[in-house]
Amino acid sequence: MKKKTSLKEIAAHLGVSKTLVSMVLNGRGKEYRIKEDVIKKVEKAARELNYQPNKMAQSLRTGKTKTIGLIIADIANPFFATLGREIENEAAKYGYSVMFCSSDENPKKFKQQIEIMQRSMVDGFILSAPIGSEEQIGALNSAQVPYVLIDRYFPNIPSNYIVVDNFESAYNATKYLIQKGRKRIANVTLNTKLKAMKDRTDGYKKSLVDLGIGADGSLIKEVSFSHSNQEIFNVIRNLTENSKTDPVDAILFSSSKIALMGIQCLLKLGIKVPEDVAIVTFDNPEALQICSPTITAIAQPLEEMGKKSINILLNQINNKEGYESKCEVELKTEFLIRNSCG
Amino acid sequence: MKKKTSLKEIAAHLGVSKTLVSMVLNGRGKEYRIKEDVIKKVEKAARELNYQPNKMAQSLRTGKTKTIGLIIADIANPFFATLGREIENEAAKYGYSVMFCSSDENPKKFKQQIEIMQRSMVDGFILSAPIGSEEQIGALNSAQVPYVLIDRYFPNIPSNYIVVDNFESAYNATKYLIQKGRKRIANVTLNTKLKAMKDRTDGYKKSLVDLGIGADGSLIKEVSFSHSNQEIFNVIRNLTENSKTDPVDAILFSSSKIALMGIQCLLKLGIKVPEDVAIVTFDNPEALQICSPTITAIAQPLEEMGKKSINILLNQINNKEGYESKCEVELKTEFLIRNSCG
DNA sequence: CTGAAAGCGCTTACAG
DNA sequence: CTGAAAGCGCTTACAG
Repeated sequence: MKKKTSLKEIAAHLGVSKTLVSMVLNGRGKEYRIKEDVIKKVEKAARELNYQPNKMAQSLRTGKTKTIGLIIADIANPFFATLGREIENEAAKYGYSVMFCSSDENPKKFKQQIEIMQRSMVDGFILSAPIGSEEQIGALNSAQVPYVLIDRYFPNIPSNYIVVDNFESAYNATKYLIQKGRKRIANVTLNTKLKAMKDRTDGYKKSLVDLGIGADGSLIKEVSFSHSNQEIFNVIRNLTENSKTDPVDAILFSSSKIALMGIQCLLKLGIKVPEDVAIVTFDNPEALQICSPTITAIAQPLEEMGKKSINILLNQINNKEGYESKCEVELKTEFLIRNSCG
Repeated sequence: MKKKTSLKEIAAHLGVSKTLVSMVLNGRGKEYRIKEDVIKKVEKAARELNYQPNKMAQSLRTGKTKTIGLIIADIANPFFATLGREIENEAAKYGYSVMFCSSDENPKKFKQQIEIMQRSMVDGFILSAPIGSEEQIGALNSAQVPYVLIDRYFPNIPSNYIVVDNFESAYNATKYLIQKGRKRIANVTLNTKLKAMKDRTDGYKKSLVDLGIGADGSLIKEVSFSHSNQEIFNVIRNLTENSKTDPVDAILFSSSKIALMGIQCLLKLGIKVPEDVAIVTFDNPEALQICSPTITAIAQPLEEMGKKSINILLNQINNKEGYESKCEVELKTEFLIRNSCG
């Protein structure tokens, strides 16, 4: 790579000091009452030499990198990819760039990624923190590193966070299924202690109880995070084979990644949606609109989540809020009724 | 944010020089024949003080950031998201982090993003370059910045690039449709001069001619990059309404984003796949496997593309290859036969 | 075997 | 109105 032109070079070129050049190129020429023609001269030279300030040097000096670190479970997952895009857009508005890492819900990897990004001196983090990373998040607190949690949080650790009303959303979705006349409603979820997932299942259970149907533990199925097609297939078959004697007539999926695989399984098994089984899922990837039938979904407000997370983070970075007061944001989801529930 | 411990601090703490600490923490203690017990002592202190080297300072000194810049059209697009994940994984193996930007195929935005990343001193780029960015890519050449193009390239600009055999893939897909007995085969593509897209349409045309059906320009439909649902709907309706007199019995989509919307339109219009219209599309998002019928697809080798791009880029960065010899890689796609062609 | 010093490219008090 | 100097936190010749 060729060397880039530096402040020193353009100063030498013009016969003025680096100080002066730095001041005018930072737009503070007026403030320092540099002569108008000198300002012009410097700006012209910078343009001609295609001067690009070296951010490493700036950061080292100022302590700010204008970079934020985004760690999510998997950037290939449409939920996180779309959220990532919203975060990128909002960050760009304020001149921030974003580095990303996929932690695969692995707390060891997550910890390493935080450390790498800290060495890179990111100004703050947006984190989708996996189970097992509690200690790491606590460490961020003690070090007073600006961060905001997204999609999930730890009730025991004071944090800025942005989540959706998982309990309510699941509650209402289940209620909707019941009102559609469904009685044997299953919940397929991840075998994780993530509060978000637990809340969804709790909302589902509460709804069944409140509406007089009663929760049946055998209808709650957990699959592992790195679920295989086979694992999901077994779960779906199990639920629907039972159904010969005791029909499962609806499934609430707690994650669209599982739902997408589940729908494939239903197809393979020749089970009809919504005639045999009604379906509702969390998340709203595009795929849900092209199945037949289209799938009713609980959509998260990704744009709002992206914007809010950046705004809260930048407030922290710029220290407008103290480190004591935490922003705890719970957003509403949108229930998109399509054709999978009759 | 609290201040982190620096080399100086741990040197002072131990009563040795920064030089020494730097050497042992870079694992070069032996090389400099530092006494074993001193090495131990330094390492212990670093651990206890949770020392994290400041990358800004390292980079400023060494001129390397161990960061690469990834600019693609849109990280929310599953094709790029999955590719991004592969790139992230491969980069991590070599200790590189990745910054990403979505250019939306906008050359102005693309240029700005390159400049921002250059200021951040990324060691190199992986770029999905939009039409109109030729000059920018040329500038990278003259500045001898390491980069590799991905998904598309400019025939007139010598570059490292990784693409797939778009012409062949479209040729064979079209041939497949013809062999399935289809005669009126449409191609829905993007209205862009991107070589990748042109090649796909050219392969489609050549196939029709070679197999004696002949290409019919009126069956090639272009939609804008920022296509609306309405625009695609009109295109699909147009193709299928014509079909009453002169039936379109197959569609080759040049991009899965369009295909996904197109499939929704076919559904709305009550057109049966594959009875009325057979479908093949480029790209292979998960969604294609959950429609009924499942959609036959031309899958790109994303993992290989990710790995190769990093490997070529790192070779450039480490100067193993001169800047003169370019790596021009064309990978094969995989034709995944599913149920959308009868 | 270890340390003092220079320098990467900036910004920012401080001085005049 | 402008400049000389210090310093951000490292690494790396150089010296002994």
